[in-house]
Amino acid sequence: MPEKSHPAPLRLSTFLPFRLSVLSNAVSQRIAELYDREFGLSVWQWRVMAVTADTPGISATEIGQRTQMDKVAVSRAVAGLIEVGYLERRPSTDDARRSNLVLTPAGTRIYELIVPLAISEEARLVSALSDKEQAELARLMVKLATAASPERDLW
Amino acid sequence: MPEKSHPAPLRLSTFLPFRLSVLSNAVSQRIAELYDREFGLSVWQWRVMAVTADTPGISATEIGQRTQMDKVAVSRAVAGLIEVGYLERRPSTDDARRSNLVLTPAGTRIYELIVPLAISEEARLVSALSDKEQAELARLMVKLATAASPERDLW
DNA sequence: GAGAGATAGTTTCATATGTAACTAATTTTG
DNA sequence: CAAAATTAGTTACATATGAAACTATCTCTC
Repeated sequence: MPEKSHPAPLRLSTFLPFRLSVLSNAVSQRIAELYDREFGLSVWQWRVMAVTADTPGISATEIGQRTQMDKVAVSRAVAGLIEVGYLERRPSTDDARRSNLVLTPAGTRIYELIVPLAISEEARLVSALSDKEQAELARLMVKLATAASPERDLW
Repeated sequence: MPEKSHPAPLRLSTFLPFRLSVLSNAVSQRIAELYDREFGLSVWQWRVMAVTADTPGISATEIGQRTQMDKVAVSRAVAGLIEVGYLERRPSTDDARRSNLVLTPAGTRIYELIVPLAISEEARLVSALSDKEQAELARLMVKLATAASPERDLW
């Protein structure tokens, strides 16, 4: 008689997508405590501030490309940051549809408070790995990212 | 005169929490297409099915522990799966508060359709890495997970 | 064995998020 | 250069999510 079929077993705890998701959440949570609990910022607001600090005068669309956020998420994060006075919208002279976004002095202050905390928390995390391991992890992540999203560069 | 302070720069694209998040999303998306687009399941429903297939008669609380979902998310995923007829609730004889959850025959069929697809998609992804690299990645992820969540085992 | 807590799971409510539709400005095309 | 198609960004709506309150059951303590 035919045997009962034996599908390949799938153990969630060793399944890469699951492990990546759980790890990513655990890591993000650590960092989120710094900007969320202390300064009331969402992940998206934090990301918007980071790229705006890096590239003052950036447009919303460009923020979306650099942070992997869609335009609605960018729009909302920007609106929230303007509301609390951390971001300023300057109309672009050459294209009336877009604005040039910059951090306000208040936004810059907050940002400069968060950055060293975020960096040191990241350092604490990766200090579990040797320098060589850190480099290897980065390399493997790039390979995976390319396999997962061949159509576009993720970073 | 004092120089303008130079905070450590933070480039989002090299910041581990950001990179992990983007990578995790890209990977999850690939797999999600299999169960979401084809079968209308959410990530949580898929996770609940996976652990229930692995451990028939499991309780909602235990599902939460194994999948890192909170009890509300488990409750909702279970309710949805019961609604579409993939999961069955059996009252526990020794504790009237909990139920023993099992996949229905229909649920098992769907699950057994998804598993090989998920596994082969995962295989396709990690095939970008050599066996040695895969093992190394797993090792590094465990180290990071421990650093990020020392209080509890993530997997 | 009668509270006082603890636990399993659900419901409620407020907020977050994604999709699609929309407005306004710009670029392209014939 | 006028109409058509694109692009930047916002708004509206429907659904998803998280926190807290809630119900029912169980366990512990005296």
